[in-house]
Amino acid sequence: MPELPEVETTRRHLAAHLPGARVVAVELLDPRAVWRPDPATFATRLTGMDLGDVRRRAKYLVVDLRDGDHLVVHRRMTGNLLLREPAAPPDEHTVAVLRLADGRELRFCDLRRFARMWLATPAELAALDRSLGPEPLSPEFTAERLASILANRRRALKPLLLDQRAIAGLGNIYVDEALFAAGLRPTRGADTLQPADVERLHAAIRAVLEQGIRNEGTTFRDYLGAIGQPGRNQHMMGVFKREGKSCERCSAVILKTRVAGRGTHYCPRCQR
DNA sequence: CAATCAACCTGGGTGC
DNA sequence: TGCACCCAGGTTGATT
Repeated sequence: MPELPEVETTRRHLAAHLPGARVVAVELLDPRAVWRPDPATFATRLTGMDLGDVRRRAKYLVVDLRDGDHLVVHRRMTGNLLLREPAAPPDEHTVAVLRLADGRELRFCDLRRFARMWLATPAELAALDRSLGPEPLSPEFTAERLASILANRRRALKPLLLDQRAIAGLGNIYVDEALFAAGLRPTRGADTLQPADVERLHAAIRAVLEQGIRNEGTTFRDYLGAIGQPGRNQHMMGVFKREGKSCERCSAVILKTRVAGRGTHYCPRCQR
């Protein structure tokens, strides 16, 4: 689920309501939700901790801690972070709970149990940052930068755009949508794009991500924002999950294939 | 360097 | 109804 727009939607809510809160208890209903250190140490170190700014890098959510370290969360496929008021009814698939001093709870819920949270030192966070490509909504992500990422790569566009080392934050939904918006076939070799193609792809990547944020994310099944709200972006899809339906732009039938092991949707007429 | 696949998990949908 | 099977928004590591 959570690609850049979904993590950013959650971040914005948490950034407005979490800083200054103090953790008074950590409940690990499923200890697999903690990557490192070990679950018991994780709980001990977070208990009594004051929470600071909430930031995002790619699909990672980062909560700064008073002691200078960071709580990092990656939600993988179905993870959600819910900030609940005191005495709120239970949430399904809760794997961990941070109980806050004012009675609120930050709940980590995850149907498939792939999601992880962990503690990171500033050096570890810096290493994570270095392992990731540019933020597609940052000023440094220019069309020229995208051109250099695509240059001399014989890889198909789809797996390249999904590669977090190349560009960070895109996932299966937004890659399919960006390629549709740019009129480019997912199997097109990255090094075959003309300058005008690169310009269109650059604009399309930013546009689909910004639209996703505006609509508070895409919810097909499991994604929920920090107060449990589903997104609205699923109604804006050009191709994703629209196989068999007609293209809004040219009326051709949308196809679904498999590219790089991922379900891939595209319009055979307007994507070349 | 690139492509493929298995693994990690649970649950929903489909076809028999 | 039951059951086998396929699929799913992500990432990592082994293999070819």
